[in-house]
Amino acid sequence: MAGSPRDPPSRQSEATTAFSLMPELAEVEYFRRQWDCGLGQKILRVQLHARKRVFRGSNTRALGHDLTGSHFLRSESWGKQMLFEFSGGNPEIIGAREKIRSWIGIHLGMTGTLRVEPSDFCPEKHDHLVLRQTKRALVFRDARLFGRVRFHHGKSAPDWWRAGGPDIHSAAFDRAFFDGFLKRHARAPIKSVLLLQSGFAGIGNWMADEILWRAKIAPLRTAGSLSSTRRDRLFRETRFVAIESLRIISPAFGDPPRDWLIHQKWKRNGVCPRHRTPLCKAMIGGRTTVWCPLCQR
DNA sequence: CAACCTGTTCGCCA
DNA sequence: ATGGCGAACAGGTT
Repeated sequence: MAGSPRDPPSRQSEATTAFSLMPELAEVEYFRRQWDCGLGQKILRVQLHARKRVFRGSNTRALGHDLTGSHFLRSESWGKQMLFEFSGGNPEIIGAREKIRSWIGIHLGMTGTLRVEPSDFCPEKHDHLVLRQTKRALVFRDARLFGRVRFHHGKSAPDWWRAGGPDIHSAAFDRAFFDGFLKRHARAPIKSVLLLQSGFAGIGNWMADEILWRAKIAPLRTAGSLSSTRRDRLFRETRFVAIESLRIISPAFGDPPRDWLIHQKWKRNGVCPRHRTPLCKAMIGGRTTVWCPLCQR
């Protein structure tokens, strides 16, 4: 498991439990960068498992046709979404309109990964998309098929890109937006609201619990019940966890700091990192939620 | 071996 | 019309 070149680095908490990989904000950014070594290079061949669920709603024929012969130009991520841009591709299209581009959008779902393999790489069962270049293969793997690959061909980025809320680490994610979003979902548990990608782009299950623990807010409290003081804390800790995760995890899949809640979350008998109180566990918003009953109110 | 886990979408309901 | 919620999806892991 750990150490295989085709798996991302595995994390190991100080106990025996390795916690599973769930691509959230910083992990997505880490995976996006894995394909950077292929930037500027030509795509010689495209291999894909056209009937797999990850391609739902996408024209796989057009994807294969238009990416073949194109150059990988750039990529960006937004929340848990990634966008990869390629030059027009097939010669006849380039000749017609040189500004036409091809784009693929990738969402990693729960088990998706992006990685690079040598040029003699042979795709396995779960390697649903492989972009072959002269010196390497860019690979998308997803065992559970909750991920998604979208395709777009045109002069500008597709409509489905940037359809959601602002980046948490951007100026657009301000108190006015934050307060408005909480007000709009006033009757839902705050844990559920933190998982809504239209307001908290990139926040997933572990980040949401980490944020609530730091802000000392119980996950079942409704968004509308939070005082201005509590919203201050929540806003600040949301930004802190997002920015710190990006700083620590994205470059090399680093471990979050030892005193973060996530290290306790997957243990059978996890305790609050502040005062070692046993943590509570429950299903909130359809997700396993862990919190400290002492400091989170 | 069957239940479990998980992010997003979809349909239903208030 | 809008938002909250549970089911469905898939398959490796327990």
